[in-house]
Order: sequence, then C-alpha cells, then structure tokens
Amino acid sequence: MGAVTTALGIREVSEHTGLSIDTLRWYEREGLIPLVGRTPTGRRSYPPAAMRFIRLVQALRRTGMPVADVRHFVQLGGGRLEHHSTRMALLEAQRGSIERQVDQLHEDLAVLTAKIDQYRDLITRGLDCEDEAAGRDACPGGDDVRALVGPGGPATPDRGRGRASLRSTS
Amino acid sequence: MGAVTTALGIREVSEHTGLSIDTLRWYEREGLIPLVGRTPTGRRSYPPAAMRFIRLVQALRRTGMPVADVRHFVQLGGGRLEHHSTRMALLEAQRGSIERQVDQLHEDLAVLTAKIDQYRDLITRGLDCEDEAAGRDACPGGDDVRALVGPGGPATPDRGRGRASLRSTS
DNA sequence: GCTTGCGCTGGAGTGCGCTCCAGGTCCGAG
DNA sequence: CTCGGACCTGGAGCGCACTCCAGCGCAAGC
Repeated sequence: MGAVTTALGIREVSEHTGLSIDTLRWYEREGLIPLVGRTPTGRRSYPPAAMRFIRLVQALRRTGMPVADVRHFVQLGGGRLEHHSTRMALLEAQRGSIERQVDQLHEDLAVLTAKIDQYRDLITRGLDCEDEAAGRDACPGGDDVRALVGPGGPATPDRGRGRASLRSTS
Repeated sequence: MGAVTTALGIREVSEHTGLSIDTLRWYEREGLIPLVGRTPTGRRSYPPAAMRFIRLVQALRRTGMPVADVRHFVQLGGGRLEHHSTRMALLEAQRGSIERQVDQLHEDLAVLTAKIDQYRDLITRGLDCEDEAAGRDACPGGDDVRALVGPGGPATPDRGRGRASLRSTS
C-alpha cells in the first residue's frame, strides 16, 4: 500500500526514468506526456499516472517509434472506449516491429559471432588473413581484389590498372 | 569457379543489400568499405570480398555501432595478425551491446503486451479507461490528475488549476 | 552519330531527436 | 534581506547519418 509516493518532481522523474530533464520538458511540449501537473508556483508535478504513461512512451521510443507517431497515439482522446481498438492496433503494429527487430538483431548477432570465431581461429593458428592456410573466405578482405571484372559482365578487355583506391582516409 | 558471380556494379549491390546507392558511395568515402575497385572507366566494382565486408558493416551499423567506430574497426590494417585480437575485442563489445539491446527489446515488448491486453480487456468489457469498474491502473491516464501534490511533499494547499497543457502542436 | 541514361565527384541540404541557452520566477538557507 | 540554486519558458543550436544536387563523362541502343 502507501507505495504510491504521490507526485514526483522533474528531477526525480529524470532519475527514475533515465530521461534527461530537458527531454522530459521537450516530450511534454511535443505532446508525448499529458497528465503532467503544475504546483501552484508553476513547477512540474508528475502523478503516478504520468509516470506510467512515461514508461509506455519510453518503450515506444526505445523500440523505434518516431516521436510523431507516439504523439498520434497519445492524442487519441483520453481513454475513450471508441479509441481503444485504434490504440490497440497501433500497439500491435509496434509489437510486430519489435519482433522483427529482435529477429534482425539475432541475424546480425550470428554474423558477428561467425566473425569472432574466425578471428579466434586465426589467432590460435597464428595466421594473417592473407595467409594461404587461412582459407578462401578467411577475412572480409581475405580475398584478392584482382578478380575484378566489369559489373555488367566482361565489358572491356582493358584492365590495366587492376586494383583501385583502397581508400582509407587515415 | 561457379557461384562467385565475379564483381557487381553499384546498382546490383544496392539491390542485394538494401543500402541506397548514395549510402554505398558515402560509406566508401567515409572509409567503411575498402576493397571497392573501379572499372577502367571509373565505375565502382564490388568483388565478392567487398560484398562480404559490406554485410559485416551492415550488421555493425544496424546494431547501432556509430559510423566512426565502424571506420575505426575497418582501418585496423588489412587483416594483419597483430590486429586480430583488437578487432575481436571490438566485435565482442558489439556482441555484448546486441545482447543488451535484445534484453531491452524484450522488456519493452512486455510493456506493450501488457498494455495491449489491457485494451483488449477494456474493449470486451465495454469500458472507458475512467470507468470505475476498469480498476485503479486501467490506462496510463486512467487515474485522475487531481491527486496532485507538491513534488517535494505536500507543499501548498492551492491546486486551483488542476490539469495542465495537453499541448498538441498538431 | 545521337540521344538517353547510369555513374562519377564534391559539396550542400535535410530530418530527427534531442540539448543548450538567455532571461526570468520562486524558495530556502544564512 | 540577500544570495545560490532549482525550475520555468521559448527558441536557437547541434550531431548524426544520410540524401540530394549540379555538372560532367562514358555507354550503348537505335
């Protein structure tokens, strides 16, 4: 019980949520957090409901929903039944997006892991990427660039210059 | 040699990777993708090694590594043994970051799911967020704002203005 | 050979999401 | 009463990661 703590000041909210004070003010101005009250002297006061709202907004923002979309979600009138399904649909769309992000992250994780294993292997064998023993696909740059042909197919017989830039704005 | 397809043109790379042509050029200029050749007439030519490199870079970028850090990773000399451990450490750090992101995403997913369930419940019961029957924490804004007290504790008896902005820069 | 169009370069421009600042009010400590 | 500090508002500024553009050269279908 009594765990509600009544309303918090902006500093406390900032510390609890990790959002900067400026961000909290900005979110409010942008219409992402309603329910923020003011003390009689004009200071922000965040009741528990606002805190809950902020956590939802944070989840939406962290998962990549643009500020404009969060605002749109928020502005569907205050909890009226007729908007529940709209809000729910928006949340479900975002949930789908999150699931896709997780999938993508796992894919990318696999790419990194493969690369890490590769380096570990090369290190234990004491090899550079270019070493013959390292194998064809050793490093991203393990292969040679000379296997270079015109993009659309063998275009010009001339390949005198062979490699090119290899940039590196070091 | 069969499936290697030799080198690709920028358009093909763009289609295969989903990166825009402009982005590919920009990444190259920024030193994120070495190994890009040129045909004798100056057009970009991406050998298989570059393609593999791009996929790694994509994984790094998509998982939130800043361009500057990717460049740093890339510029650790071409596959020399002495840098393997450095590269590996960077990749491992990024892997850690990915894992944290996945965790965070799951947390946020739980928040959304809870909210979705809540709306579903309210809809089937035909309730607004404010309805008594909806329960204390019905909606983020389900609570009343009037429960407003000074942040640092009961400050002033005055609370005349009640709610606040509700901005809406629509 | 002419024309349509892809690609090249260097540099300027853009959108998003904050972040910082100036100038002012109010509060509590000393 | 005075001073330092937290907060207020409105608005300007900023960093990142692209994205767009002008002006030009090669390329290849007709």
